[in-house]
Amino acid sequence: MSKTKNHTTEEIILEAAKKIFQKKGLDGARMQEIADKAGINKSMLHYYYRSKQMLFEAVFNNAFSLLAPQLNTVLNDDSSIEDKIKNFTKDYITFIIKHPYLPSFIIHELNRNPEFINKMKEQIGFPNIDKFKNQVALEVENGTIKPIDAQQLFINIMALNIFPFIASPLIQGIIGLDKKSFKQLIEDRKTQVADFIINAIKN
Amino acid sequence: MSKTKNHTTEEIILEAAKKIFQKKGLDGARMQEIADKAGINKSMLHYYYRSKQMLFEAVFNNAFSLLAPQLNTVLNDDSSIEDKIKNFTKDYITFIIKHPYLPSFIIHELNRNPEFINKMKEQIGFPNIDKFKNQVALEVENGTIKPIDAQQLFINIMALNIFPFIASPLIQGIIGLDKKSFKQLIEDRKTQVADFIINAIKN
DNA sequence: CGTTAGTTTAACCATACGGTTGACAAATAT
DNA sequence: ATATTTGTCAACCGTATGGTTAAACTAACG
Repeated sequence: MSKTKNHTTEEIILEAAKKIFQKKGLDGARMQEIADKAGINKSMLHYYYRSKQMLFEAVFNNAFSLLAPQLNTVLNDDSSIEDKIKNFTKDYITFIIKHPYLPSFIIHELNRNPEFINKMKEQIGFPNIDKFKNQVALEVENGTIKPIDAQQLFINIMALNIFPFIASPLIQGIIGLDKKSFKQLIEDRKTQVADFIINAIKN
Repeated sequence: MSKTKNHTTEEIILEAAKKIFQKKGLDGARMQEIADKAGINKSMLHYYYRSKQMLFEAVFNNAFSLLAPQLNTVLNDDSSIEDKIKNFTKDYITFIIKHPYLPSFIIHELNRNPEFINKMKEQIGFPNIDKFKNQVALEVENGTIKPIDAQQLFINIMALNIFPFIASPLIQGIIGLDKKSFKQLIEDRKTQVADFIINAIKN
């Protein structure tokens, strides 16, 4: 926060905290563990971030600001609904493969602390559904897609894309797949999910 | 486990533990808090369940044995795919309204402890996808539904039904709904989700 | 080369937490 | 009636945990 290069330590801490918090959650994470992962003394965590809660919030904001733009491609982009669905599905899955703990982290912590979302709303870039609502209404009117509520459609798009990552242990257990086959299944979804949604709504 | 009426205390503890664990997770829950909610001394928890871990596992098994039969209606029922989807969607949403913390609880703890699923697999009634696979293959062959992989279809059904409950704070934040409107939105899904899926796969 | 401001560490501290113990009451068996 | 087992509690224990402190180190600058 102060001068020139706050790189190094402060960022190393954030990076280590990200890994630990996203894997173990606020409650499961230990300050000592974060310090160890960062290869520094525990006092440094407090020196740069004051408290566990504040360090956590830094991580959470950081994570949310990665996720939000992804959702905004569905909500605010200028392409047609069909293109949006195709692009989002492909991009989001690619994105999440790089950040596997991110969605379950955000969703779990939001469940434990629902008022968090209010703080997020203030920030610029927070996903807003208004434009998408208009677009759906328009495309329903001119007959490109079947009548559907924009909110429900948005939930469905999120659900089909995000859920498999959040529930992967459960899914792998039930379907009986090893890591590799599951990875392939997810890879297939890059196109399958889009087709599924488009079949569901196209006229 | 021992004699006749192990009601009262042992069950009171389980009930209290359920509430606390499902709301706060294994890491976030405190033994004292569970004891307080049960209105008894903390020693009783250890007297009946030995350790926090074991009490937690009792709660987890209990929760999972509620969820499993729900999933089995999709997998093992004798009705057509279309009927299964309609029934599951309606029943599952009704079910979850009664147990709102259940899906996020199971999914979060399974993420923190993926090997848990292996213990679950041993238990009778653990969901198995084999029958469903055959059924989908058959209905694809005779042309009732479009070609689709049974695994992907199963994931999609779960995703569309379960996700809205897991991610409800996020969804409510983005869509900008109060509790009441969100409840209505969920109510609408009892039929909308089934229609959506059937549109997507029906020939 | 001494001063100063920022950075890092080891040693501490207070408390919270899971778990144990021993005394005692209530129920059950003899 | 009395011994024995089972259930319940208050007090206690050892350790883990988030957080603090004071001293040492480093680098910039006069």
